[in-house]
Amino acid sequence: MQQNLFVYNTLTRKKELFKPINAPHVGMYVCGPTVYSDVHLGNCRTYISFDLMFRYLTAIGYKVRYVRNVTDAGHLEGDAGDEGEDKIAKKAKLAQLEPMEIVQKYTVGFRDVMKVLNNLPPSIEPTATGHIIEQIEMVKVILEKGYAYEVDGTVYFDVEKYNKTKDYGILSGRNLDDLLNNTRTLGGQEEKHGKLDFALWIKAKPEHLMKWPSPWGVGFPGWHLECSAMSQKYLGSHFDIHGGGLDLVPTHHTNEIAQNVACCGTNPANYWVHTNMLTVNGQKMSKSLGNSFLPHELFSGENSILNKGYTPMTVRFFMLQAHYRSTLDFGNEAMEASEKGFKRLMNAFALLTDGLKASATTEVEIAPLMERCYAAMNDDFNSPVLIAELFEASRIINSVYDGKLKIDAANLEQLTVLMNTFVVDVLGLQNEQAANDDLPKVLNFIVDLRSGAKANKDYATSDKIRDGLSQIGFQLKDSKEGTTWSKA
RNA sequence: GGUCGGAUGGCCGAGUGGCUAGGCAGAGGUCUGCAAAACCUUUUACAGCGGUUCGAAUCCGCUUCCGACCUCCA
Repeated sequence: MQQNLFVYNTLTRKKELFKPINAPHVGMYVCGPTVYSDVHLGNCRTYISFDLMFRYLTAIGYKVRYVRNVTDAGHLEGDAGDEGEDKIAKKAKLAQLEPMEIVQKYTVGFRDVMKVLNNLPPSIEPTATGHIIEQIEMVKVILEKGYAYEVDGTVYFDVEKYNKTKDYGILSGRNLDDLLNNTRTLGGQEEKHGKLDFALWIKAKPEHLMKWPSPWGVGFPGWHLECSAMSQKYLGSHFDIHGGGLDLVPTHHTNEIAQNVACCGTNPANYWVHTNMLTVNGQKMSKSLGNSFLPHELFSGENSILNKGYTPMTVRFFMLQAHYRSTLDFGNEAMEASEKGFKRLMNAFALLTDGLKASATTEVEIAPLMERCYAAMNDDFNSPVLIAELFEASRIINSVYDGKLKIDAANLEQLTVLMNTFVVDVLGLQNEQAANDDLPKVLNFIVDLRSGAKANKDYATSDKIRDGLSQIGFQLKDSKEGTTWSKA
């Protein structure tokens, strides 16, 4: 925990030294998915980015409570007025299913994808439907403090009143006049006092499936409310990090801050962290644009955009090769480059794990490399620079393995610590070898047969074995010490 | 239209006043029966035009192009 970590804060638009409110404890809240359809790859990028932060904070000694919600109610379809319809309820009607069936299906799907991408589970994963009471209580407080008003069973947040004493645009950097002048006029908003006002609680129509009783009648919570209520419940009214996708800044997080300030008098988080978008041909990947594709399509290659499938770890590595605040453009060429790079890194790691020979003397010092790895991550979680350093480590490992470089036991030990810390713990990368215990024995036997053929200069046979294994997906490497194999 | 952000070599992608980012691809070499892998060497760059500076990809201004948000979105 002796690291000086700098984090880019959207509030100040600067990198700031990270100082937890109550070290070594860190509270981190990340806006999770709305579970009304499959997560797409862009969503995955965001959660991989926050997983990286969670892992690094933990690796440098912090005790992190990582809260990531699942929004299973209240998320509006269409505009923010009462014309909107609950996304989950809408899908349920179409599919002739109970809303909670939809929620269950996509929650399970989301968790499965998170797991294959090797994202650690958050400490707490609260749901909106599980916190209706907390949300109603928050609406009551905001009403009491005078920042909200009720119209016919729906409660709205009064943005213009709030902005008289507070700064509504503190996060987005926009001032209220600009917002008022540039907001498009939408229908169905007659009952709102101001056009920026948003719903805290929404009156349910009779046919609405997901609804709860409240002091204002039967209804359901507004979209932004659950994050305010749940972050407060599990992290307190003032915690360290609040994160989400960059597209949440102007509306969701702006409203969230307003709700918390109105309710508790304080901006809930010291550091607001936002991840950038995944693009396809330069355009944001999104459900509404129709250019999104699903994780399993990427893994299997079953999408017209894709030349082939890529393993989950290749996808993770691809995303970590870009900084979280840059847009990342998806492409087949880039994916293939990452696939090969990832393999190179993991091959070196495997050589290290299998055991390298230590010498009495050393020609390399690992300590400076270790420092550079920490420095990269301390600079706002700069994983691409970290990965560049890990390729330097790989070069050292390969050279030692080839007998071209000497390393002593102390430095070898440090190199092992470095690779384990950064590849496994921080980046969350893991080998994807087929988990079949018999396979290595069979392969070793075949390799042995081939070595016999080679010794007899029966190259026709030895090449046939090598080419055959290559087609199945195993690569043979001949060297003076003998032949080794690896999964291609 | 308003607000904000971006433009880096064949591709992806770091960097931010002077020192090689890195990966993939390309070229040459070492090794090998031949390969592959690995190692060594190496080509291609900072959108355009001005300005500040001893020195700018990096700072400032303008131009062009692209994107995000303003409406549900990670």
